[in-house]
Amino acid sequence: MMTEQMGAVRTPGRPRSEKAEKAIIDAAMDMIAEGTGVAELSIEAIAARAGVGKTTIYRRWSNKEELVVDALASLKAPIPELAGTSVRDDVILYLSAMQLETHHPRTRCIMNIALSESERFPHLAERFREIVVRPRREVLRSAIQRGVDSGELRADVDVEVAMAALSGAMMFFTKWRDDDAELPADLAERIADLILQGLRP
Amino acid sequence: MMTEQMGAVRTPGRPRSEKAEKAIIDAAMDMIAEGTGVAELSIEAIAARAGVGKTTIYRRWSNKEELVVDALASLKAPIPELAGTSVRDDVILYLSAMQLETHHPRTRCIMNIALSESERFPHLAERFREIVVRPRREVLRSAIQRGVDSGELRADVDVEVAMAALSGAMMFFTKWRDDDAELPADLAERIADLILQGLRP
DNA sequence: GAATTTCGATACGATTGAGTTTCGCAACGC
DNA sequence: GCGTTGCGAAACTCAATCGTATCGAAATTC
Repeated sequence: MMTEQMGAVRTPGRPRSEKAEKAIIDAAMDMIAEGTGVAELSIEAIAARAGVGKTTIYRRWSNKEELVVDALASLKAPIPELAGTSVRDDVILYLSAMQLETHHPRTRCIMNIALSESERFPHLAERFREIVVRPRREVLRSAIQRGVDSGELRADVDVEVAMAALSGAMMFFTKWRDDDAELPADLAERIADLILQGLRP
Repeated sequence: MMTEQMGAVRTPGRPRSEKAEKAIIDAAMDMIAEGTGVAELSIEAIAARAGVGKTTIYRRWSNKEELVVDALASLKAPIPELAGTSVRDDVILYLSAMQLETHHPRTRCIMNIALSESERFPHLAERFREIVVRPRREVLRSAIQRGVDSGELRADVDVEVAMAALSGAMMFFTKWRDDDAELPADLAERIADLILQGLRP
């Protein structure tokens, strides 16, 4: 979006600073990661934190939402590679990665935004789903599908519901708990075993 | 909190208007239900909408968070009574009620707040969990426990994880979908059947 | 009826942030 | 070197909202 077209005509004048752009996006992401909601996020604060002038921001984005959308696009959270040796191993790896991510402040807080502010900032939520949710979901879906194909799971398994149960259970524990108790160390295994139990032939 | 002590001395002067108090709380809840976040919620807007003066608000609550906490306390969402005839029936009834609630704007938006702004407004989230989450959770837990006791479910069922899988799966569908597709009409049944399958003896 | 308190309304100063403009300097093509 | 564009910094106007104060009217106790 902000990247220069390769074959474009070189415009005269000083080129835009890549560094400034990166600093702006980083500052915005950091503030979100610290718990600042999109609504409280002020351009002035972002500029101050990034060490740039407000002009430099307004020259690139016409409003806050566009900036945050671009910031989201810079999120390149690693997606776990699932080995495919067994459905159980894959699912456990997937759930563990999911659990780990909730400790990462950026991912966690941005997940909050996607969850809660999706009605107020629909573009933003859509972008987040596209970048973060969908690819992960595909990884999990294909792991389950492999199990169905290999006969490790029953052929009539309701894949969509199984995915929801697995991911939802982990989300429930990491985001919806009413106490601050430590999560059990083998949480991923327990979730996987409980749900997969019903899916085997 | 705001209610008069029964045996208290009658103070002289004009008594506080119950109607105004209700109007204020209603206005706040409505705005939240419309998608206004706690941060954007302004006392002035609440006063205007409730048709009261700002003084009337400040006389009762010293800040926004206290107001919203009290507003939450007024949430008396009905908790489904589970008949106890079978675990499957109970779980389906519970999940259906959960699904229904996400269509209710108040419940849905307040759930958003509890989910997302819990780090910024911890009191508020705690209150929400106390009023909404915990009672429901107990209802579901006892339904599952009944199943374990009656032998309908295995004795070694991991009740906490089972609850998370059931609630989490429904939450996943109602709040985390990446498309606007209609939810299947028999969603509650499908979730219940998939998960309970693994829990039977 | 007098004292007291709340009511809604309005005005007030202070603060915050948006978005624009101006400034002097830096970086680039020609 | 010259024109052009981007840079950070600062000043500016404009609007929203905060929390407080003040007003006359209304409601209630004594």
